[in-house]
Amino acid sequence: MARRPAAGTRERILKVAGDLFSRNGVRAVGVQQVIDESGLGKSLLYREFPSKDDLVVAWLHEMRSVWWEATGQVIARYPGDPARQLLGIVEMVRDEVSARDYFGCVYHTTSSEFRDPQHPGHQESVQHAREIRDQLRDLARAAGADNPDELGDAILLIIDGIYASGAVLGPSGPARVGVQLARQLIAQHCHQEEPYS
Amino acid sequence: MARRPAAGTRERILKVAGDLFSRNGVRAVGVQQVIDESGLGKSLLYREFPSKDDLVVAWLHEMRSVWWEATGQVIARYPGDPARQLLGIVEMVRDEVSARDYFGCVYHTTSSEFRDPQHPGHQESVQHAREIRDQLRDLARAAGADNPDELGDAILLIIDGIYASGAVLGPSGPARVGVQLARQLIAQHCHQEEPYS
DNA sequence: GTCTATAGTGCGATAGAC
DNA sequence: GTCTATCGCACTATAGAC
Repeated sequence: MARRPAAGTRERILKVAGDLFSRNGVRAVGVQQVIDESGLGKSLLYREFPSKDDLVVAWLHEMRSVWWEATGQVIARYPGDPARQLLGIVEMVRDEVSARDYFGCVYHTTSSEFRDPQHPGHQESVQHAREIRDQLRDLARAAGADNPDELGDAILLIIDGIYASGAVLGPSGPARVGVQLARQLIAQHCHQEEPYS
Repeated sequence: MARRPAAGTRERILKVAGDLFSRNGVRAVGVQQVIDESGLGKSLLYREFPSKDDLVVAWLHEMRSVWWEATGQVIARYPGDPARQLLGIVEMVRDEVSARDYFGCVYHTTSSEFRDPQHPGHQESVQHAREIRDQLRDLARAAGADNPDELGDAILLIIDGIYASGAVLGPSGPARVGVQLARQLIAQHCHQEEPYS
């Protein structure tokens, strides 16, 4: 009888590759390294992911769903309060950047590593950014902001700033003022007398 | 007697390499490509820059002096008005990101391409970021801000956001709200009744 | 395992200033 | 012609994709 494919092979590869990509950047990681650390054979990896690009795209796609999962939890924490949800997302980003295993926003770094707009890794990154932009604008609208597009974009600007600054100077750099900035902005745009503390 | 060394060789190499690095990222550019596009020989390049890392560091160093040059000009445009100088720097960044040849902040992208804190390209990037942070905090202090460190950091957060967001979604993305955000913040921290228009 | 690419080395050929 | 800066190419070693 033939041996059955082990379950979870794909997930295992993706986890190992994702950790390496996140930590070191995509171009700095060789396929051989993924093979070594996953303890699997080369043929198995190439059966699951025909090329390194496929591996990159699968990883980015997974990170994208992690974003929606995480922001979904934040949103659920403040039901019916989109202004607070908006702030909660910024707090979540601050916490990400403060974590020991933060090495830079995956979408910023990957789109900068692959600048060709046709590259699937680049497209995936831009698509993710567009979706987040819409998400924040929608929340700002739901929060009754005077100008929801302005507020949503300002929040995304702050988020991008926290990610970028945090990658270079760490969480105690300029990234630390992001949440306070967002709080003020939200209060101002949504006419809240007492901003969340 | 003998042939004279051609003048400006080093500058020529640096210009070609810098353009390629800026546009495509460092890891995506091979030394051979620099040689081809500069029209020089390999031996000459390796005489001026013993390794690719040396080339990268020289380029980053040059970009660093470009920052001080450019911000110096902005500051000179508003003598005795540090609050306006601060805003002018943000406007300058917005203009950089809006230029056709903007491909991402050199310090964000290079430090993410070389994450090893010991790597000279990484160190150069972090050093540059620290210096800018001090520069902005100093300006905020000179502008009489209530809390100059907070204001300086907030401005740097916005700058980093403009750079990062601009690289992914272009100047018409969230980057476009950066200047307005900075204007409000400066006015608020410096008790200006009428912010600069 | 195979094929390609890349960093870096070394040397003979050539081009140009005197 | 002499002398040298520089080119162009061949070469090694290593790493990477597949």
